[in-house]
Amino acid sequence: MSPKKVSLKDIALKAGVSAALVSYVLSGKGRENRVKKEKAEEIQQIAKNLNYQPNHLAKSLRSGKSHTIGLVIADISNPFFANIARVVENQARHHGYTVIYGSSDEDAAKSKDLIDVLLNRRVDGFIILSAENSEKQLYYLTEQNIQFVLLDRYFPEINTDYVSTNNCKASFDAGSHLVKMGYKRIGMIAYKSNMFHMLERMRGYKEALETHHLPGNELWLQEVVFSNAKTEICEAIDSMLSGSEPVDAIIFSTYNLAVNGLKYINRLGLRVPNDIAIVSFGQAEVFDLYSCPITYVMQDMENLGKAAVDILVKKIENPKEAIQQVLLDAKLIERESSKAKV
Amino acid sequence: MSPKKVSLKDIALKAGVSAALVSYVLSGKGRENRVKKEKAEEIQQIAKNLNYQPNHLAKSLRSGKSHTIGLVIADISNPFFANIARVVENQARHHGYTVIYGSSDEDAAKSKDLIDVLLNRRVDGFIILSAENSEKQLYYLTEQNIQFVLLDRYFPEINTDYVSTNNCKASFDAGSHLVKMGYKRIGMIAYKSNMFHMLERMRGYKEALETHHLPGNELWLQEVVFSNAKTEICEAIDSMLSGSEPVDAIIFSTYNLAVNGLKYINRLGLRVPNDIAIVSFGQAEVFDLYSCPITYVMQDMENLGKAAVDILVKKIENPKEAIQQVLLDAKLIERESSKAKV
DNA sequence: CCCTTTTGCTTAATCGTTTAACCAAAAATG
DNA sequence: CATTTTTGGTTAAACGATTAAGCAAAAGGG
Repeated sequence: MSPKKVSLKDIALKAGVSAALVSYVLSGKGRENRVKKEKAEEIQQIAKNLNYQPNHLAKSLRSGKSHTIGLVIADISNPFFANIARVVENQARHHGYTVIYGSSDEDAAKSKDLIDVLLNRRVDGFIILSAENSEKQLYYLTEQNIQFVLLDRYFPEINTDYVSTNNCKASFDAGSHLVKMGYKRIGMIAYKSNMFHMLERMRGYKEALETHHLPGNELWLQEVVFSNAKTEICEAIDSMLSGSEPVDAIIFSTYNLAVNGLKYINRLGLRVPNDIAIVSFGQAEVFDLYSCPITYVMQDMENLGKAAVDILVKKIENPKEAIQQVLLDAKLIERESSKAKV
Repeated sequence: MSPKKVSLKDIALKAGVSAALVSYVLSGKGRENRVKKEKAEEIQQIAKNLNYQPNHLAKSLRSGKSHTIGLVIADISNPFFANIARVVENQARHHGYTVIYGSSDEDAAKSKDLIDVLLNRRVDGFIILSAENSEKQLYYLTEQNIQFVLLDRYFPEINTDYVSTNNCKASFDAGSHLVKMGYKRIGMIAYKSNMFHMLERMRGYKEALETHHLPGNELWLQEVVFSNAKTEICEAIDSMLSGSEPVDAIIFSTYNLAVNGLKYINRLGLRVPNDIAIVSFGQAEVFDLYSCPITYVMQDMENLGKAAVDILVKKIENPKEAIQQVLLDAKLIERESSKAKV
């Protein structure tokens, strides 16, 4: 039914030459293979007329390189990740690579399946935004000598390429900013997780308090379970506000926590920043909807994505390339939600 | 360097049989090809031991089917589209298909490039969220006998498969709802576009006014240019509020318009819904951040994505399948921002 | 016992490219 | 003029899987 794609052979037939010659010409190797100029031009003309499109599958099969990158994303419905996906796809295209993606939905098992599928498709390498407890898959990839670059989330104990935000510093900056603005009882809501980026955010927060000689309080650092976040956030906020030392500022350590946390704060009728100051990790635009513009940690998505692709492509093209571990600084965008305490 | 993937031949060698036999066994065609049971089991065992992974490229080249879907998305950084992408990828995987995506960034030229790249990769078909003025590409695909399904946005003059929201009805419902709630001067902000989904949203709005015998006003329907939306939205809102008949309600016809519009409304110090009621197309969760929960048109992303994949896969597997044009109803989620006028 | 059928496999072509190796004819060299 | 070099190509194998066709040996039938 379909009109049969034109192949090298079709062009060869029409030009009265062998398929090999056509291949040489069209891959720009006419010169070094001593193809006559006129013949080369004729072949190129025919190729154009027939609208020849090389079959990438055949190319890949022959060359062992698919020029395809597998992108494993923890949760593409999270706008931060969606943006990363956009940047990655764009940058990959610049390098002549195509991206196959899949969402692991923060589930290690799903992530493994996904990686297997993509491996069968012979992707040349992976960019992985790891789900929790997915280290094993990385060891597997390493064993198999398959290139990958971790993006955003990484495991310090695995010595591999990664590109991430300096989360500790970002968190430290967020905390310090609040201190500078006069807040003294600063809390943080994080996910209960052993993922390094999350631990780093907590560490930065604690260090900020210590550095500025602020006494801590156990209740101020709340960890909620991902799968049950919506309800646990409310409880977390409740307990931060209870007791003799209620917080006067909260740092949300992810976009989702912020969205749900702010919803609850709305419901409680608290005013930001008068009743409580807010700083959040996450995505910018959305926070503009809040009655009071939210101070947030802006990650450099553009460069995170680009760096990951660049490193991966380099590694694919030369597997002996040295390991690169890149930490980009985030930028704190200061706005109304954390303005100087009165 | 890499440890050379195991192929059928490797298994054949180890089992002392021909590659063909291994192929028969592993593709479950042992029975009908009269392979001895013991031999079959032995081969399967060896395959497992060697951790054999079939080379999808070779399979595809041979069969002419890549089991890959090209997903062309107008703008993946828009959370609505990102979610669609998630659903599509998931559903495709269920059918044994993989998704290659690319963002066209609402640019017809980029979209064409993207389609070409994906065609070279021999995708079996496309799911396309069209950019404006990209009809030509669709004609091209039709000519080439390549299957595609339009998702979310479609062109009524092109007779092809599509899955979309009944935008006219959704818009009509939004308008009617505002009327019922006592609003009389209802405006809409839309993109200046000849995309059908946008025209439909405007049509639904107008019909709602007519049906309820409300006099219209030219100033109430504002169209802004996509590339210059941020500033034009402000002007649009200004002119809706100016004059002798300022609007008392606004329908935003997309997520982006709403985000930017609400920002401006905040800046103007207007209270929702007392000064102005709001209904928006777009994504749910985000609107919860607004001081007053926003009434919104909820599109059935899950079923939109699933239906598109199902139709496409069916078409790929049987190109003679009849054309399917699916319009799903949206649901109006009524909340504070449009509560009964006092 | 000879012929047919069944069993259990192998051979070889194919998908579309790439590329090393080869070859005949023309041109250059001594 | 005989030999070498250059020119302008062609052939064939390979990538890894599929599958129609073939083929020898064993089993069954009359």
